[in-house]
Amino acid sequence: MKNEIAEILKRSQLSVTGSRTKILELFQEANGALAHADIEKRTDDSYDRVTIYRTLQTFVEKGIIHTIPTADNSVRYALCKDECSTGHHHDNHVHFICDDCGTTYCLDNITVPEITLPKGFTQKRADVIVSGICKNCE
Amino acid sequence: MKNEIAEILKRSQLSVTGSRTKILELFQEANGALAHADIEKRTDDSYDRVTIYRTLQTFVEKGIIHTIPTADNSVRYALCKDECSTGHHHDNHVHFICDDCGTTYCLDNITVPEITLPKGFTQKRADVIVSGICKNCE
DNA sequence: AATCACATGCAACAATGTTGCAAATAATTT
DNA sequence: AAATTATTTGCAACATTGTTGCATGTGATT
Ligand SMILES: [Mn+2]
Ligand SMILES: [Mn+2]
Ligand SMILES: [Zn+2]
Ligand SMILES: [Zn+2]
Repeated sequence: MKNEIAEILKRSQLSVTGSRTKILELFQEANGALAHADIEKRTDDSYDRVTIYRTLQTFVEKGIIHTIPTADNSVRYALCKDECSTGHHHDNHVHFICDDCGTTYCLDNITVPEITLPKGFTQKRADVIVSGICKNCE
Repeated sequence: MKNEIAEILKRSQLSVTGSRTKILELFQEANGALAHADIEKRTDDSYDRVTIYRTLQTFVEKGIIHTIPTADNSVRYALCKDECSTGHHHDNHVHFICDDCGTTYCLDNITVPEITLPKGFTQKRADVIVSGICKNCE
């Protein structure tokens, strides 16, 4: 919904612009995570590379999307489901990356387990990335 | 030990060369993981950028080092402790990255927990990356 | 010592990401 | 509704990171 997207942007004190609306739309209709390159393709080069970089950065800062580390170190992004806000992310769910089709899933129902760290170490964030074959590729 | 390093290389059916020996040495004396840039610095530009890339690739393939995904998506490498071999890694331990000093630790004693995946998903690999403050920076 | 297989360095390129700045657009005020 | 202000965008230029082909050099094998 167009209005819903505008709401999200306003809530984060961002002005409602064409590129931001379009990119948020893409995330909402995507079933998995998106990389910078995916967005470039799906926007048909309507927006400058730099604008996409800056939009993604802004969205991460504002808690609208979160980054997903990957084994091959390519940056991916997905919508935050919980109530994330500026500087405070709460996306403590497991991520799954399919070795076959490359789709990155947010397994929102599977929370990352507690890890007991050695003495002297303090945890701030924890990421769990599982890779293998997804339900569509088996 | 120089001889030990030569042994590792021969066991992996790699010829013993200057760059490989030096880079393996660096990993052995490093307490944490190393990025490509770290190696470039510590070799004082004695070897070509490309050689370092190819050496790291080869070491990963042969099961001498393993990659570590990071939240900021910069590639890091660390020595494999277990008996990893060509195409078969068994480094199922947790990794810790210090937000302050940037050191990446292999927490060899902490194994990654079992994750129960949704129906249809098959696990091949799992990475756990914890970040926060390390024992030296607290 | 000669041969062979492999590793290296160089050059050239591709991909990815960053920065400064002027022009364009959105939000706010009058 | 028009003017003002604040923010966003596109462009150019640059930096960093990673890849490939090929000639040369070095290590391993005979
Ligand atoms: Mn997610
Ligand atoms: Mn490790
Ligand atoms: Zn798949
Ligand atoms: Zn530290």
